[in-house]
Amino acid sequence: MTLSEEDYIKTIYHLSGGQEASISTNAIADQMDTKPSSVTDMIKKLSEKNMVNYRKYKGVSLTEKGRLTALSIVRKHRLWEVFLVDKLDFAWDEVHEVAEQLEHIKSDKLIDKLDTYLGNPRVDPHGDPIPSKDGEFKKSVKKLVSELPVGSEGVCVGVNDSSVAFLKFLDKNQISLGDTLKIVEREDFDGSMSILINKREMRISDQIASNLYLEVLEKN
Amino acid sequence: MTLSEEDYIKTIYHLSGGQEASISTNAIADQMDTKPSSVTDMIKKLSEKNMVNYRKYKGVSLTEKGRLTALSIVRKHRLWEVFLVDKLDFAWDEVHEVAEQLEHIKSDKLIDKLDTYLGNPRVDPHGDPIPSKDGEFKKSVKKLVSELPVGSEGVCVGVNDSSVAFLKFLDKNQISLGDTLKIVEREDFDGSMSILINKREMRISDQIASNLYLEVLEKN
DNA sequence: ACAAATATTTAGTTTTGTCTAAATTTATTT
DNA sequence: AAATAAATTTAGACAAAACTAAATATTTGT
Ligand SMILES: [Mn+2]
Ligand SMILES: [Mn+2]
Ligand SMILES: [Mn+2]
Ligand SMILES: [Mn+2]
Repeated sequence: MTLSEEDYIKTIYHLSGGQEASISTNAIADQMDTKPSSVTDMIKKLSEKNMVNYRKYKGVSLTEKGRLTALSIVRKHRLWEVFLVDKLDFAWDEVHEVAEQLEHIKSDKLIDKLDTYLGNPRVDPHGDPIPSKDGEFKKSVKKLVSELPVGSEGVCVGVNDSSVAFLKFLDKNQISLGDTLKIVEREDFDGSMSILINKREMRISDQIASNLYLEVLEKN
Repeated sequence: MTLSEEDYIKTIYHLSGGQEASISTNAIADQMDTKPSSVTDMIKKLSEKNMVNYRKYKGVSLTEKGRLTALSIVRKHRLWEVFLVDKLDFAWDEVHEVAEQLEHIKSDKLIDKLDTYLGNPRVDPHGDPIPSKDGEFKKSVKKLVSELPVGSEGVCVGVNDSSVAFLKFLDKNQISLGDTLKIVEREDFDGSMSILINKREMRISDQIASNLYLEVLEKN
């Protein structure tokens, strides 16, 4: 697989959203900032290689082979993102570009060793799941902290209330997007809860909990 | 710079051996496993970009711009090699291929952070010097341990006597190629010396010292 | 000094991945 | 059910990086 082929496969995977959806030529072209005619050319090549199912004018979908290829690239991308944030101290929102390059490095041994070195992480710095070597992974969903049961663990990925007051509160309490949050206990009376944020324990009100989004793995 | 241009620049740099030498088309073609005609094509392009000085039939040499470009690639290559050995636990002789890929990743921030993370190493796992960000570095030389003054530090890179007996001795005493060795003290009487091998102290005879090669940085 | 050998460049193709413009198919309106 | 609009494919071209075969320059041996 060439670098360019890998990028197409990955784009088709992401546009499919986990489903076996049929993706249009124009959707791929838009996403990749290229022309529809270039997409058609590449699709034909990928079809030859049995990476996609293609019917003229009807769009493409990944074959099982294509899906596994996509997952291996996603796995590499997300492991490198973990490396950049955990080991090299990059901020969570500046790792994507570099990971786009690193994901194309070819060496199974490298990825195995990187995975081990990082402690076999299940999610990347954005809370997205990291597929296993054989292409298995749990989907992740974005939910308000207030909607999740005790014991849930995930990554802070957004806010509902983007008022200055709320953002200042988060800042003062050292809660940043990209932080890992675990729900330790909830008080039924007022909905307040005790949480672990980056391994530090603190207590938050229901009002906070219902304005903070967490990316968590779905349980099977 | 494309990946291919970078590989040519790097090859010309290595063939020049630090000198301002004129490198022949065929030498580059041999080294890169390509055809002389392909080399000529690429040389013309690099000459357009002021990376090399080129006179038809007379060979090429790097310009200052080309030399700095080469050094930045060499820096990346060697830093990644340190990462692979020190952090990911690769053996010193299995890192080159992967580093050949990693050296082309484009991100100044990445290399700065990697350098810091690795503790600003001066040499790679093969004892070769790592150029600084602005292209400065000490040359390294390969010498027998017995030829070096007390205080010298370097990487074990080869043996003079490759008899089974000597290799077995090294193995039994846990001395491997790639290990870091420092000369602590020498006994004038018999030439025996006390050394630090991977931070472990031991004593070796002159016979051992005169059969083990060390790669050390030249002092300025 | 000159012929033979070797090195290097030129000319013409090929493959990959992209593009524009034109043709064709599919979807949407009236 | 046309007519029109939008999406998609085809045809032809181009740039990058490689190749083969042929032409030209340089070096070497006598
Ligand atoms: Mn990313
Ligand atoms: Mn991510
Ligand atoms: Mn190397
Ligand atoms: Mn090296």
